Amino acid sequence: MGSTVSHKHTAILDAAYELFGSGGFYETKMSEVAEKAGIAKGTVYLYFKSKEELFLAVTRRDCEGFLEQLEQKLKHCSSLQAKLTVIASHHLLYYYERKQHTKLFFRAPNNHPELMAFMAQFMEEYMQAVMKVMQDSGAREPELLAESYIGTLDRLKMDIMLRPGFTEEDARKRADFAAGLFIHGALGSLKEAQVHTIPEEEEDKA
Amino acid sequence: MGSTVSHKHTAILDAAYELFGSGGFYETKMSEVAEKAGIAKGTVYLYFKSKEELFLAVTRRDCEGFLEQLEQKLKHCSSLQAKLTVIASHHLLYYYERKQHTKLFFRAPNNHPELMAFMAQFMEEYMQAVMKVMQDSGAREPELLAESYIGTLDRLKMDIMLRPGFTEEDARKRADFAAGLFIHGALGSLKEAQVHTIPEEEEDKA
Amino acid sequence: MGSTVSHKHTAILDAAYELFGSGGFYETKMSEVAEKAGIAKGTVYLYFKSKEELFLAVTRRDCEGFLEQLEQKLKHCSSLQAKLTVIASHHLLYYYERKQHTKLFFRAPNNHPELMAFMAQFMEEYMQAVMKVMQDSGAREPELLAESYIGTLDRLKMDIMLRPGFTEEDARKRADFAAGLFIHGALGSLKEAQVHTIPEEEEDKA
Amino acid sequence: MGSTVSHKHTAILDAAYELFGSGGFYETKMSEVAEKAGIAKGTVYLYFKSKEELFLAVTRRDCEGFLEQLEQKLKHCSSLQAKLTVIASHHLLYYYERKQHTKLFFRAPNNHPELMAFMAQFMEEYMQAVMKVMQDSGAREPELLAESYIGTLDRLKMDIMLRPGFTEEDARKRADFAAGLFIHGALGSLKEAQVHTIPEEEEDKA
DNA sequence: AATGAATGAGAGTTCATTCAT
DNA sequence: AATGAATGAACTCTCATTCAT
Repeated sequence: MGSTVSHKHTAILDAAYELFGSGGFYETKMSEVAEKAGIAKGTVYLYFKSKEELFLAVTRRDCEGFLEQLEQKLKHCSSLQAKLTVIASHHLLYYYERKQHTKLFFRAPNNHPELMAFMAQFMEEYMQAVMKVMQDSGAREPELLAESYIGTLDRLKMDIMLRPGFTEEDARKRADFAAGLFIHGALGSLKEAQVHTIPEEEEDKA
Repeated sequence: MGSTVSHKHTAILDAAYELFGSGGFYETKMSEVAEKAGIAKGTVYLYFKSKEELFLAVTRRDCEGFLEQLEQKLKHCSSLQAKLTVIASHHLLYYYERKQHTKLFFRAPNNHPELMAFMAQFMEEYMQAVMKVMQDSGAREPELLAESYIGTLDRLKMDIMLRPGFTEEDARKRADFAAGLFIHGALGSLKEAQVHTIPEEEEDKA
Repeated sequence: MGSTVSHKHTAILDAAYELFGSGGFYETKMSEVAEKAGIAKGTVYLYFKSKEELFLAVTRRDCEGFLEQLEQKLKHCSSLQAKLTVIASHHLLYYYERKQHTKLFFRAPNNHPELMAFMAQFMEEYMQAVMKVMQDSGAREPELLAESYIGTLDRLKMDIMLRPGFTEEDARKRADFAAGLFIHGALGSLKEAQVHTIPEEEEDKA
Repeated sequence: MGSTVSHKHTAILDAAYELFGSGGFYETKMSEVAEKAGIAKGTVYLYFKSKEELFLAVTRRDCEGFLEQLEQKLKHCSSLQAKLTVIASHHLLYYYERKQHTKLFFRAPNNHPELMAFMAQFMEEYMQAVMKVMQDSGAREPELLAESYIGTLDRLKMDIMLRPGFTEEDARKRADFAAGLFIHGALGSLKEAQVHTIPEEEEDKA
């Protein structure tokens, strides 16, 4: 019976995950969740008190492993380069693995305090983890660096959702790219001279 | 009379801007928009055909000057550093100037084709503008660089909305930071050795 | 000025006639009436107190001449045949002449007492006029005869509205047909035997 | 359960029948239908997709048996007189039996294609059935005859709805009257001479 | 535990009518 | 007299939630 409960619980979360993920909170109806989960409408309420609660549970489950897994992976590497690559890979591949489920990202309701608190806390913890990596390397502005890096990863992640033919290889390539860019800057892919000189004065440019 | 019409039109857009911006599309009621604009419910519909139309108009006005202004500013600088700083300042200050209006970013409906098309096109054009800057400097991966930079700026922008005491100076500082980080990488604020060596083996660390 | 007022008054009635006539009471908007009359929305209310009043006025004008003209025409004929033909022609041609204006017949609101009273009275008077013709000819059931005749004419009238190619000649033909049918019965167009006998050699059927 | 569903379905149809019938489509509110049916507003929409659908369903149920029953009854009689009496009785008694439900006739919306198509088809089929009776008797103008007869019956039917004390006997009497009038014409109740001669000693009138 | 019929508050929208100009 | 921007009551319909079975 416990397994039955658990099974339904999971089925609802899975269904909600897919629907909230692709349609957002407001576009998703509880009746659709029930239908996709293969149960009756009323049954959803035996497992989740309200639509908001369900959304929160879905979000929780989605974020749940994210930070622990990240911490685990970070333990095994020591150089900044390695750590940043681990963060980038984790961020991108985590969503790559869920891309069948989550085509569009969540659009959450604004008026559910518990949910907003959870999201804020999740972001805070993620930020702290990335900041710590920066701090360990002696960075002067660890917070801004962490924000910047997460921003870059979030944007690169978008392609996973928007481009149909996106492969795991593409995700890995982006992860490496992000880490490289972050450490070495655009200089890595540019000739140094071009950064500071004015194009008009250049003569070696094609 | 023209100014009267214009006045109401603007009042509605302003009210909607604030409410959609802070509450999102679904949390905002047309009656609230009317109330905040100081007019009757029905009047809103004299100026905007539907809630979706209003949302689109708000979004349009918000995006309107952004790209043209950016192009203008980019004309006046030639080095990559200067261009990236211009982009970052523009991105951050544009939202800084609007921060009274937009507390949270838009949460748009998923099912309004015209709106989605507009948003997609806006993003595309912004991307193209940033990509061109990268290409002009001979970058090998202009698209990924552009995405990364925009991602960084978007994330840094969040603080404008979330932190009450955020100042224009903070915005400028972040803009410079973003450009510097992007060009020189985290190396600019780190000791080179820390990037590639493994902490365990280090001994010069304090 | 009187002529100006009169002109607008008429223009509104004409516009309302056409719109109420083709779209019905509820499907017609006051703004449409104003637009078709070439005036502003508010102006309609200078001439007619409400939508119901306007509808009543339109109906009144439409019915107005009907009965007087009928009485006039009836004066000039004495035989029942002539009178019935006059009634039928009048009924059908009256609507034929207005067919450009009235594609569909009125769908009036049910809750306007004055309108309902007017309609009832009009019908009553029309009935009385037709009944009198029947009585004058010594009919035993003048009321039922009058009702029947008017019913026949109303139905035949429908074709005027529904058939695009309906001509005045068709209207006249139907008028003659109706009068003939009413007086002589279907016998006029049937072989007498067929009325009471069974078409195919029957004779024992009740 | 099937009977419960059926019960609500019927209750809604009954309520709508009465309200649409007496008030027309536009005067009737869905909330009134719900209230009269003894259920909640939302429940109506579990059984009927929209107000138009409900109206169509009411109309359909009202027309449903009409034609089949008529065909059945027509099979059992062979003379024109018998057939016409059957048609008239059917027409009048059908509405007599429903008179508790339908005080006034329907006023349908003009813009619901499915409804208009249904009504047109119903009328067409009824016309065909009556025309066939005329044709079988060798009538030269079966269509006009059919129209005329139906028009007569429709008008006589009105009394059922308008007169409170109308009895089934009255309906039967009118049915016989209509059939008789249709076959024999007004001659049946008039002295032949009165048809063509002037009641009061006239002879010179055309 | 599971159902799904029933609920009803609340949303977007329309449009007859008013009234300041 | 004429305007048309503004109003707001009133409508249809949705959907999260409940509860008798």
